[in-house]
Formats: sequence, structure tokens, C-alpha cells
Amino acid sequence: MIQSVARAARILHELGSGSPTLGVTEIGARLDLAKPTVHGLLRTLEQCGLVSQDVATGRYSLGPGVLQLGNAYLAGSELRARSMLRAAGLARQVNEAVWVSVLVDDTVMVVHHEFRPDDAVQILEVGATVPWHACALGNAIVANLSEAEVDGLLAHPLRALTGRTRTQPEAVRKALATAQDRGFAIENQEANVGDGGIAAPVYDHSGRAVGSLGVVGPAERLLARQARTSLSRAVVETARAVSRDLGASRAKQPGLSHAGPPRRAD
Amino acid sequence: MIQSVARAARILHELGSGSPTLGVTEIGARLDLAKPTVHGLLRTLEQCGLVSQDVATGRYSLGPGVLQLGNAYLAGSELRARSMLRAAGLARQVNEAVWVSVLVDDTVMVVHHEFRPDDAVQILEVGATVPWHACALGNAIVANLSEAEVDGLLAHPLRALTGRTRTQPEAVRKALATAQDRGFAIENQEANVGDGGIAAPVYDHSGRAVGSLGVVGPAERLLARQARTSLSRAVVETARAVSRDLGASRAKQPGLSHAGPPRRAD
DNA sequence: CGTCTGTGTTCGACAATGCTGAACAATGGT
DNA sequence: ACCATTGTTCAGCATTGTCGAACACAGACG
Repeated sequence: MIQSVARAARILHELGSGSPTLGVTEIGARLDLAKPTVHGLLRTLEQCGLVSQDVATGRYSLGPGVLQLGNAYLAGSELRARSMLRAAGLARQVNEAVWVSVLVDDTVMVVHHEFRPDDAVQILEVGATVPWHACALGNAIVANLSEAEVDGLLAHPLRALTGRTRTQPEAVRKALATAQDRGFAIENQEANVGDGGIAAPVYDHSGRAVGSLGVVGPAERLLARQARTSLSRAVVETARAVSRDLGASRAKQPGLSHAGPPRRAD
Repeated sequence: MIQSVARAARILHELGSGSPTLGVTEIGARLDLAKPTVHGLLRTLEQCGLVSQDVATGRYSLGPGVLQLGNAYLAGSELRARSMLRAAGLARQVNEAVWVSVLVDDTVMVVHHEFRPDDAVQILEVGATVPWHACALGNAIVANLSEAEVDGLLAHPLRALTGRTRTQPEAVRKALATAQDRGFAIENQEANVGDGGIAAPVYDHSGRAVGSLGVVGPAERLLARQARTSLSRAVVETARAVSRDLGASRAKQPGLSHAGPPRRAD
């Protein structure tokens, strides 16, 4: 663990979350570092294009280089590449917006966003993040993690985004169990009021759940009784297809690859 | 200049350009570093989520963290925030796709992409990069830089993307001069065959050209004689409006802030 | 089936490296 | 005009990262 690099990364993270512009002193206070230390790190990061300094105020913010890197990540993401075609097909089939996501720390990040064919104007949500416990995409992934990893995630308190967000570890565990049983997860206005989602996990060649894929949209439309069954079937089928493209064998798909007694999938 | 951080940044850059997945030995060879050095840096970057290692092959690639950072950059970009509304208005007015861009090193990076209202399916180009000399967006910005900065950019050889790309420094200088005279730049199939663009610079409160804004699309449609004049006027007006929103006074807009005798804009 | 080159990884020692303290210049507010 | 605060610079000390050689493991080949 190289500390100067780790500190630089923490600075980037700090610049990325919360205030979009920070001063040297402010960063030093937040990370408990001396002013000159932060200064040196910032200067280096600036020369690499990862941060930029406002010449007028002297404050620092993220630089354009990080966007280039983010784009390169998307371009190189195998999950994204393999799921784009099938996500487009799913969106056309069910006429809903489709998201493909990855779990990073305790949040789910959207790596691909296929628009709902009918809607003219929608905002692109690639790069957006949602707490894992408040969305179907997150539950679909976490339901396939090992007990230890789930425990680790549930150790932190669960933030409530809406009145319907599950914040009790027990309630979340129950949701994970049913998601694991059914093979897909359902979310009903737990992240945004009015919005819901249905998502299924995507496995790679080793059987690990590397991400998830699902539909998002108005809860009344997606979660109506008859829509729900056809949607969930289509979502699961698409996720299976992507998993197959990633090299997952059919046998590995139920997520039995991790230590600990797995819940039975069917 | 902290070398370990600089090296980490070079690693990220290397992972971002070219092969999406690299091995320790390969990185070491490219950056002329010892294997253990690269390994330590990669481990640290991995723990920060900026790179991730494929457990099967052991090779490394960019991690999801960089996408989060890239998104945070977009969220915090003042140019982007201030230009979104006006870009949408321009797109509606002229019925063309609108790009907002920033100059980073010797390439132009798209920080906002407003779709052409009529087209149903288009791909989002945010984060895409184009060499500055091969697009109107780049010429619009560079035309407002100081002589020294232009010289620096022209020192490197200019890559040809199409048969129409200007690669002779003299030709580019001439294009910059006319762009400066008119207040906007025109590109005709210099980056992609069939595509053209019209762009104007955006200034901040200090009078510096912090980016540019323009329309892109099929060259025959955009650059037809009658379309060209109305488009260029609309683009320039929108760019002026954004500049005003960023705090640029009218007097500063012609780009008089830099050394050297500026050409009159009107 | 053994060998062998290649990979990513670990260990330890040297010294180069980056960190911290205090002092400086410049800005903005009062 | 003062003061407080900012970002920045400069030194010396010791921590810290670097490098060479050796390790475990994989796949390729004879």
C-alpha cells in the first residue's frame, strides 16, 4: 500500500463526492494531512490532468483527465460490451428503459443505459450510483455474494432514500433471500418515489455475479401484476444470455461458487 | 512532482489508451519501471477502486472508480452546467446535435451532447475526444490561445484522420486566423468523412476561452450555403450567452485578454 | 509427463523519496 | 489599514518507496 498514491486517490474521491471545488486547507482538514503534503499531491495530479486549479480562486476541482479515464473504462468494460446488444433487444421487446450495473463498494453504478424506445427525451444515467440496498440492480448482485460479504455490507447503517427504503438488516436479508429464490429482484420506490425496477444478476465465466441488468421506470407500470411476470421473465432471460456470452456455463449460474452454505436457487 | 503519484497516473493513462487490459510486465516495459514497482502501484490503485484485476488472468484494467470520478467531473463542471439549457435551446432551434467541449492537452473532449431533436437513435458522445486541429470545436478554442500556446500545439505533428484533415501548420494557422476573424470555426469532414461542424468559443469571467460549443452533423446539411449562415449566427449567439452566464463581460469576449495584437472580431 | 519460459507475486536492504514543521506572499474581509 | 486566511515555498529528518533477486504458479512445448 503506497501511501502517497492512496492519499492522492483519497483526494480525488473527496473532490468527486460533495463539493465540486475544494481548497488545500479544506482537503487537509478532511483527510487529516498537512497543508504542504496536500499541495504537493495536488500539483502532481494537476500536471497529470486529473485535477485542475481555478486560477482565480486557487481552489481545486477534478480535471478533464478523469472523464477520459471514465470513458476508457466504459470502452474496455467487457460486461458493458457484451450486454449492449442484448440490452437494446430487451428495451425494444418490453418497451422500457434498461440499465446494466456493477457493484462498487456499497453502491451500484450504471455502466450502460438503454433508453425506453417510446420516450423522446430522457437523461443518460451512465455513471450514476445508487445505494445497493435501495435498488433491484443492487439486490440482484448482493444476493449472490458470500455470507461474509453480505455481512460486511450490512455492517454499515442503511440510508433511507424514500419512505419505502428498507433500512432494517433483517428486512434486507429477507429481500435478498427471495431475490435469490426467484432469480431476480424487485424494487418498489425504494430509491426514488414513483420509480421501480426489476433486475437479474449477470455471471462471468467463474460463476461470480459481476453485475446485474434490469428494467427501470414508473412503479405502477412496471410492477402491475401482469406486467411484472412478463418483465421479470424477459429480464432473467436477457441476463442469462449475457452471462452465457461472458462464458458462464449453465451449471454455474445459480451462484454456488462461493464459500458458505448457499441458499437453494430452485 | 511526486513521482509515485505521477507514475500511478501514467499507469492509469496507459490502461486507458490502447489495450483495455495490461499485465504487470507489459506496463513495466512501457513505462520503463521495475516489475515490483508497478505491482505496488497497481495494488494500491486497486484498493482504491481505480483499477481492477481479473482474478483469472491476473491482468489489470481500469476500475469502476474512474467512471465515478468522471461523472463527478461532469456534475461539477461549471461550463457544462451553464451550457446545458442553452445547448438544448440551440438544438431545438436549429434541429441539429449540439456539442460542448473543453480542450485537454491536444485533444478536444465532449462534456455535453445535446441530441438532434428529430433523430430517434443516436449514440451519446460525452467523453469522446477529437484532435483539436481536426474539428471546429478545437479550432474555436485554439484560435483564442496565445501565440506561444499555439506554437506549442503545432510543434507536434498533426495526425490526418481523413483525406481532408489539415496537417500543414501553415494551413491550420490560416484556419485559426479566419476562425478568429469570424468569431466561429468551420470544419468540413476533417475528423470523420461525411461529418462537419460549426463552433464558437466560450469565455469565462477572466476572458479566457474555457471551451467551445457548436453543432455537428452531416456536412452537406450543415455546410450548405444558406444553412451555414443561419447556423453560425445561432451558434455564436448561444456561445455568447453561455459566456455571459459564466461571467464574461461583453468587452472581454473578443479574446483580448492575451498577449499579442488581437485581430478585431467585428 | 517433465521441462521450461512466461506470468504475477513476495522479500529484504539501500537510499532516495516524500513528509512535516515553520516561514512567505497574496488575497479578501472588516 | 489592518488582520485573518488562503495557497505556496523551503529546509531537514526519517519514513517510504524503489529495485534486484528469488518464489509459486500457469500454460506451451517437446
